[in-house]
Amino acid sequence: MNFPEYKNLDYAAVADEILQFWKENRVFEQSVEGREGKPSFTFFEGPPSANGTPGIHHVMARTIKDIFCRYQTLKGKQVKRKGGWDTHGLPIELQVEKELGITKEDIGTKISVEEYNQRCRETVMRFTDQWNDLTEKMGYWVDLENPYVTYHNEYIESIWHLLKKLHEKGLLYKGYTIQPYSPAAGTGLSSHELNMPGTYKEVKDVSIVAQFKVKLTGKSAYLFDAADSDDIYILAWTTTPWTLPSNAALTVGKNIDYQLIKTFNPYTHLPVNVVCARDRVAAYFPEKGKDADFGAYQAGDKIIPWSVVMDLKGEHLEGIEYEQLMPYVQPEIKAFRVIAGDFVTTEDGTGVVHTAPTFGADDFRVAQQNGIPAIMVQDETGKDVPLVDKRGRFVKEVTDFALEYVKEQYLNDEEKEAEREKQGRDKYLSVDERIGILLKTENKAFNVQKFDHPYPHCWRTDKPVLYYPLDSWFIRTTAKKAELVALNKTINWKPESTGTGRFGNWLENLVDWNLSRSRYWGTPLPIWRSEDGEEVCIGSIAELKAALEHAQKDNVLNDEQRAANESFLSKLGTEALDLHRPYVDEIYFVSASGKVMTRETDLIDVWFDSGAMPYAQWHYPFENKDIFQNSYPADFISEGVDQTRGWFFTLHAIAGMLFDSVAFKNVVSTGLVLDKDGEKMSKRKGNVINPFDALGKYGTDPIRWYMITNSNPWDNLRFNLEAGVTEVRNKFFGTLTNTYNFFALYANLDGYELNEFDRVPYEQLGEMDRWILSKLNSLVRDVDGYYADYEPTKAGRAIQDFVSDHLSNWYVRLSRRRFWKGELTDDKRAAFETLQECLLTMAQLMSPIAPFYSDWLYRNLTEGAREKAVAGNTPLRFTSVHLTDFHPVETSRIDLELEASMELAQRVSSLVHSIRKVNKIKVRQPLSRVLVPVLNEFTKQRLARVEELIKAEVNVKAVELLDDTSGVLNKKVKPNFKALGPKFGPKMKEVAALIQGMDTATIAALEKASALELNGFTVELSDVEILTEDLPGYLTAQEGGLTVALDVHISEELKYEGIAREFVNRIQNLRKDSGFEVADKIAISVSTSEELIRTALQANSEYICTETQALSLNLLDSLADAVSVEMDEVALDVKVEVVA
RNA sequence: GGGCUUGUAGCUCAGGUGGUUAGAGCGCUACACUGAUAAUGUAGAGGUCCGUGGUUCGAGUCCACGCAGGCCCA
Repeated sequence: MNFPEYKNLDYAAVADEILQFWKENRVFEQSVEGREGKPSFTFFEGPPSANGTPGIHHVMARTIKDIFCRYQTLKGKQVKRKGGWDTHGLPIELQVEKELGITKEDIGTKISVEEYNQRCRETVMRFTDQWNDLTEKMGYWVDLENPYVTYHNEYIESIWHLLKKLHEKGLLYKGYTIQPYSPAAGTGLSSHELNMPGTYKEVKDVSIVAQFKVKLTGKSAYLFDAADSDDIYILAWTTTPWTLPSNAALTVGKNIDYQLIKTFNPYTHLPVNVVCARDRVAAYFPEKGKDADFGAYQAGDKIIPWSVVMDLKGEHLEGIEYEQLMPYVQPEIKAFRVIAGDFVTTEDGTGVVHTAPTFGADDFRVAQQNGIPAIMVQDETGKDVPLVDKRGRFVKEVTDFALEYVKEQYLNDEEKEAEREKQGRDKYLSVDERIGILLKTENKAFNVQKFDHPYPHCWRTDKPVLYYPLDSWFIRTTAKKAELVALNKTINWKPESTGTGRFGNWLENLVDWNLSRSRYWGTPLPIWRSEDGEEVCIGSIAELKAALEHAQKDNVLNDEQRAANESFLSKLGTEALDLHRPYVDEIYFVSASGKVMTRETDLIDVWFDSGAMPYAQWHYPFENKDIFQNSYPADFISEGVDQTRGWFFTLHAIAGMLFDSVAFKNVVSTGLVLDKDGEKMSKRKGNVINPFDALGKYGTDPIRWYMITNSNPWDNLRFNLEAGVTEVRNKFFGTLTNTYNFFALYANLDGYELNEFDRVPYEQLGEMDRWILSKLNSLVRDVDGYYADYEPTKAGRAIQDFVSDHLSNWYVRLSRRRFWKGELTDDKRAAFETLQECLLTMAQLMSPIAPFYSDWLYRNLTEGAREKAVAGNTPLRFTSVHLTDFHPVETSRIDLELEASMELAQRVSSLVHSIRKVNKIKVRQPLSRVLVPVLNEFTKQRLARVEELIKAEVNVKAVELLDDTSGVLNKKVKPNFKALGPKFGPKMKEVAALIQGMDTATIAALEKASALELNGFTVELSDVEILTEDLPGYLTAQEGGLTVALDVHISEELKYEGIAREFVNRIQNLRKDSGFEVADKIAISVSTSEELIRTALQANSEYICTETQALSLNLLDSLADAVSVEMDEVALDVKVEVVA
């Protein structure tokens, strides 16, 4: 048997079998090695973290990656794909802490950093086995033998090299970020600590609406004009008045509506014009004062008149400059202007946010984006520090409040009493309160009142937390913003909106990359500093060694430091070397000026680890320089859309900053996998799908196919395992397997073998074969384009439409007879060859998506021809579809005319079936003719070409094409709105009515003249669509401009033939039920008294015998051992025997 | 609160540049076909194209404002 036949195919078993075959024959390795010397296609694997178990969404994500790597391999590229593991970071630390029952506080006390990191190292690769297992079972081809691992010394060394290069370019610097800070405890707080219960307490603070005086410039002149005044102010609200001396900008919302309001200051009673968000006016301006008499106002009146001078948008305020509110310290760079920010609301305050870059995270970010400096002073060592020191006191430059605590709670009772005396008051007044008083007297406060709100407190000291600038290391990404934006425009994003929108906006609003992490398990920052700020960045192990050796020579280090250095030196070049903490912390250098240098204790952001993988995976530049150069940048990467600001960004940033290049040319960002109700999968909800169970139950290929064809990769997938995968399995895989089985059954019966050198020439093929080959080549062209364009969903859908609609349901259904009738003639051989080519091409086209099944199909179809193919070095020599070359598109075989003809045949057939159905005339009953009106020569020729097919398909004796000359056609006309619209515009309805009212004569006139005057409108032939109406006297059906009329008169002869066909059907069923072989010859005996049937059978006995492979048909009066057979209300006695 | 994204039949999804009667598959109902049969055909039921305004002779499609879900960020 040339072609194995199957019943009840188990797709999971197919996957197992093919996986085994791949392993035994190193098919993956062959697919890479076999392309040696060919152009390379580079794929970067985003490393998963092996400290968690894989989920079904990983099957989705990795299927996408796999598809394009396999496709490019088919296209002749060499696709190396190195696997990798992400091994550093907080999730691992948290897991270790959970298992040990400790917190971060305990590190260094209950457990040493050394032990802690050892535990992390053990934990991190815990589920590697499960991951490797899934990788195999889901058919994902990636090199797991030599993966990169981010905690390895070589990997870290490459990262250090990159950091050194950034440092050399001045792009790595020490700055600060605004973080929660407890002056009382003298420590920063993590977001975790801030989220502890009881941290937020309701407190009463002084809130101030300050008046910022607008300067008269070109940008603000319109306000001065509108108010006809020099006193224009912007109102901004704060609940932390102590930050007002640090004010550097005012932030407004671009789209927020503001109003300029004329009124009097309630404290100084001076006339003022103030800007406030329209939605907040009611909060500060009582309705009673609206448009009151300004002239009558007396200082101290309860009701203060006010009126709206003008409305304006936030964007009209941008760029307006104002006078510094509390001018203690002036920045070197220009500040004090209005900027726009997306965090401004009108829920409280004035819709204008007082912005102090040193004391608010939003403030800091928006200031940086707008080039607004922070208000700082220099301390005694020359370092820039904010106006509040680390103990929570104003610096001396803030003269009015020098060295005072900014929060009352930081003073103890004695200090408070001392302050009270100094102030000379009965009661201590806080800094906030006195700032309020000061501003009131200076006409700088519009509203001062106590305000209740929740405020975070330090969990250790119970004192208020400040948002405060703390040291951090940064990569100066903002310096390269323009380059990064420009480079991004060269990247092909799928979908495009992720690149232009999500990623593009992120780049537009870029802030410097905060690299610092105060943790333990990660890549250490390779920077050493002396107390004087001398600093060195180490870029390799060799540099580290040189610096160590240099340090040992001097007499600067103490004995302990020297011993630590010695210990590290002894490990260099040995297995014991470890570039992690705590070992690198115990390295001491000596600076050029002879000072001790210690390492900055920070670790770097793990995202730098993964963003460095293009270089570090090859230990570049210390090894593999050539490999790196040949595989950079990547042609293709893919990860979840949630990685936009993660991996996608870090890859892009490092490449752009250090290599003036993109890191990847094409990127597919994938959506989430949700459950069937669109809910996120989570362990808590219990709707998580175990990937191993799913693959085992349904098989890898149906699952992959379902995931890809159901929705675009970038849309979220509602994963309906049961219904969805079952449908794919039955409809697509079932149909394809059936088609293969059909082929195998008859090919085996005829002993058909494919001879790659002796095929029936294309020129001799019939219409059906040429048609499916045309369709096939059109499909190959489309699918090739879809894969090349990273559109796997379109590719999969095109393939399955071809298989079910064209190949199975039309080509095979209509060609069945050719496969089982008679000897192995050229026509039959052509049928086998055509079908085999279609199936083979399917195997190849679908192989990127369904790698196991497609290989199974390919091997079934070609295994018998392998030996000859290997000897002759023909295309089928490959043992796996994944080693083959992509089917070239044979454009000369794409015959669009033929495709159009066939489509007409399908439509006509469908209409005839529909008429038969409505009138309850079985398809087995032959009819004399079908009439098809055709209004143009094209359609006529196209239909003529497929006349025979239509006749056979709908069982009629003739297809008659009726054109104008027949004189029986009634025409009607429909307006073509698309053509009429631009011509007549508003008159359209009128014209359309005229057209619909045209009578037959007018239509004829229009056809003749090709243009006509209708009530003054010139209507051309192309402005209308001419259709035919029903033919009187026939049963008709219409669809999309096509009309079909069926002659349902059944002559005696047709009646007999119909009966004969019914009879043939019954005999075939009998053969089947009796278990006869397909090739068995039979003898038929019939007994019936029904004259009609007797006549019908006699008249068609030859036909009956041919169809049923009967050698004889005997009509008897009575019959023993007969079976009773129902034929349309009549019963016959029938006996069927095998005779040969 | 901001950015991006999705919303079309019970379910999953198609619907270049606006064109008047919005489609497919699954599911449901009925009938048929079949020497491929867990398949297929025909017919039927099933729609506020998320909502409200606007532009237009004409809007599922374009614009504005909302609503709901999702992701990321604050």
